[in-house]
Order: sequence, then structure tokens, then C-alpha cells
Amino acid sequence: MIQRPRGTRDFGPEEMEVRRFFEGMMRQEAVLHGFREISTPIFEHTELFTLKSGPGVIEEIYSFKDKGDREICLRPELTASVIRFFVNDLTTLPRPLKMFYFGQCFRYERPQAGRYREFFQFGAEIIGSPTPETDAEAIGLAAAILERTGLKDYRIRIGHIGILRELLAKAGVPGDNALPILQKLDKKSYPEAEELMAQAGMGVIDIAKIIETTKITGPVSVLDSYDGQARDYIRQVCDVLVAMGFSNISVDLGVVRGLAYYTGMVFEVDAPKLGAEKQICGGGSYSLSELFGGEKVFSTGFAIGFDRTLLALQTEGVEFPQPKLTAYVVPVGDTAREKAFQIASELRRAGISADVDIMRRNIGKNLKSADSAKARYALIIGDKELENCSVTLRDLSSGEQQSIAFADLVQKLKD
RNA sequence: GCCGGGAUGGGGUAGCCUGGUUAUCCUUGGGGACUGUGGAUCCCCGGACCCGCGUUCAAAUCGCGGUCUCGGCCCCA
Repeated sequence: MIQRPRGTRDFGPEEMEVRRFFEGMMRQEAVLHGFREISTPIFEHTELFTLKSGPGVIEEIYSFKDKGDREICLRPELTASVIRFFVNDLTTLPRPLKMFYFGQCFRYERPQAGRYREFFQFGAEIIGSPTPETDAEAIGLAAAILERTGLKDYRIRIGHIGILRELLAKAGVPGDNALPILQKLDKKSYPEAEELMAQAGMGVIDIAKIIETTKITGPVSVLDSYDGQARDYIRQVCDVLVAMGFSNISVDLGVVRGLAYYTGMVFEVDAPKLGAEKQICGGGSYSLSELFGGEKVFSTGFAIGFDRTLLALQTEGVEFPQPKLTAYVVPVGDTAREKAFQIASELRRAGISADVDIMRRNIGKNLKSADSAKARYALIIGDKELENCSVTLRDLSSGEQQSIAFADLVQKLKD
């Protein structure tokens, strides 16, 4: 027996119905918001990701040399690909570009709850617009999608790395010098962050102020004790979101993200019920295009962890409509067999789902099969029906039967 | 990379500590009772000890290694 590779999953029919349902819902919502879908290759040059995230990522991705000696990897995320696509081919499209994607990603990590080596992300990027409204529109799509899925228990936390950067700059640690400190703060490694800040020459009071700031969480009013451009900016983002009708947002200045390309707003969504891997969405505004050889363009994007979102929905017991088969055609005896296929085919051409016995079973077994196929009706056709050009239509939940002429069948089943 | 639990027909399980029968039970699948009416019942059939090495007269059971899995740590673009 060949086992599935570690950290991968097979999805059976029931699971795929659930997945396609929610996948379709996300796509639909994005389209409603004026986003358009794109698709990029599942493998890319490894360099794309080392440029974005540093050489360290090679340890965490599926990378290999192809037969032409190229350094290739399975994509660990999609933002880099989207921006590469943009820089290569889409720079002349009218701005803003609002695009979304859905696809699988791969990471060479130790699997655990909610973490797989092959997983699915839904994400969106808005390229070429640096306003608070842009950030609100991005967060708004993420929020609308989660709302639409029916998920209840989740928190949207919005931060802004500019606030900490301004504080650090005032304390004498400007620009990129602040990056290592931000990284430690992102990981909540306070002792190490304090040490770095002390080494950078910051005073005890400034250090305490920074640490305290990362612990600020709550409604937009928690910003009142700060000032500066970043504060005003994040406040505007929140105001727009409130106008959009999203009240379950909070400000969390501890959402940091230590990577250099983040330029301002950052946000995360987590579902507390999920345990260790509870983050279901993350995003922010960034500037990556110049890293990939393009001009500097501001973007805002996010990615939803599709698998984790489904896990969260599952723990909450969210229901979804299950596709149902309309008709199961049951031939009785040998003479009606071809007619059964003719009828099934006519129904299918009319867009009515129909299954038909292919195992030559008796009528009892066939009704059983129709039942387990979750069909609404069984269409029974034998010599009696052939004689008067009709079928016996049996409602499988009530057991009621009626005779329907061949000619009226499509019309009858259409509703 | 680290720590701990686990792996028995398609799914769920008993047996493992204390080695020895035809490996238990439920469910699912196929057939029949039932060449014209399902979800009930009865009968029959198919189907498993994760892999390898070792200990032993004898291994699902004990030991070692590996694989996968679950949970946690690290990491999380």
C-alpha cells in the first residue's frame, strides 16, 4: 500500500461538497466587492520567496532543482506570485487593481492541528492605492467573507507598525534599525526586545512605553493616548469599517509583523476555539514590487487560511446545504433498460440531475440505492409504463407515487 | 528540529499489560430471502493486526528502527 505523503490529505465526496461550497462563497463575495480572480503557477523560482522573506525560508519550503538545473519551489504562499505577475505583466492595468486567488500552498513543516504541508489559501490584493479606504476595503472583504460563512467566534485585530516605528524613531532608533526590535515584539519576546532596545541606547522609560504599547488592545478609543500620523491613519481605517457595518473589530497594537516590506496597517483574525494554530487570516499593507524589479507600488492584501476556517466552522457546527440528486431512474426487467437511459439523458440535458441503475439490480435494491444516493424521486419504468408511455414517479421521502407521461417528465421535475 | 499519545477490514472497535483457539463486536459494501416497490428483519459473502529487523518452539501482543497520525514546542511569509 502506498501511503499519502506526510501532511497531505485526500478529500472524499462529502468533504469536497463542503469545500466547494465555501470556496464558491468566498469567490462570490470577492466578486461582489469588485475583485477579479487570477491564478498563478503552483511552482515558482525559489528566488521569488527568498527575495521576499530571506534565505531562511528555504528551510521551510519544498524546493528542488528541476531537470534544467533551475532552483524551483512549490509556492508557500501567493502574495509574492501575485506581485510578480503584476510587475511582469499587469502594470498598465487601470488602478486600483483588485484581485483575488484561491489555491494550494506547500510548506515543509511539522504537521499538527490545523497545519498541513499542503494547504489552501484564499486571498486578495489591492494594488496601487495607498489610502486608508484601501486598507478598509481589504479588511472589509475578509470580514464580509467570514461573516458570510456563518462563523461566529472570531476576532479581527488591527494594528499599525507605524505607531511603534514612530515611537522607536523618537527614542533614537529610526528606520530599518528598528526591524530586529519589531521582530522580537512580534513574537512577544519581551526580554530580548528590551535587551535590543537597551543596546540601541534607549532609556528605561522609552523601553517601557514601547512594551506597554504592544499590549494595547480594545476599541478605537484606545488610540486616544497616542498621537502622530499612524494613529490618525488607523483611526480612519476603523471609521470606514464601522461605516461598512463591521463592529467586531478591535485595535491591537501588538499586531506587529517584523518583515521589512510591511508599510503600515497590519491585521490578523483568529478563531479562539482552534487551539495552537488559531490564526485564520492575516494581512496588511506592504510594498514588494520594487523587490521584484518593478517600480515601488503600495498594496494591501490578506490571506485566509481556508482549511483552518473550515475547522473553525466545523467546531461551531455550521450547516451548509447539501446537493441533492433529483431523479434516480429504475428500470424493471430487461425491456425497459434502454428507455431508462434515454430518460436519464433527457433529464440531464434539461439540467435535472439524474442517476440510473447500471448494476442490473432488482427493484428493491434499486430503491435502496436511490435512497442512499439521496435522490428526491425514483422514476420506475417497466413493461407497464412502457405500454402507456409513462413512468411511475415515486417521492422517496413520502412514498407517494403517480404516473407521469414521458412528455411531461422534464416539466414536472423542473420545479 | 524537540516532547508526548497513537496506528487492528472502507469507518468505529475488543484483544496487547500476562505471547499460543478460526482475531471480537458494530457499521459499511456485494448477493439472497424478495424478476414490480426502499429505509425493517433474517441468511450468505468480501474485507484488517502500518512497514522492516530482532527475541521466541510460537508475535497483533515483547524489543529496536522506520513511516504515518494526533496534541504541544519552535516556526508561521
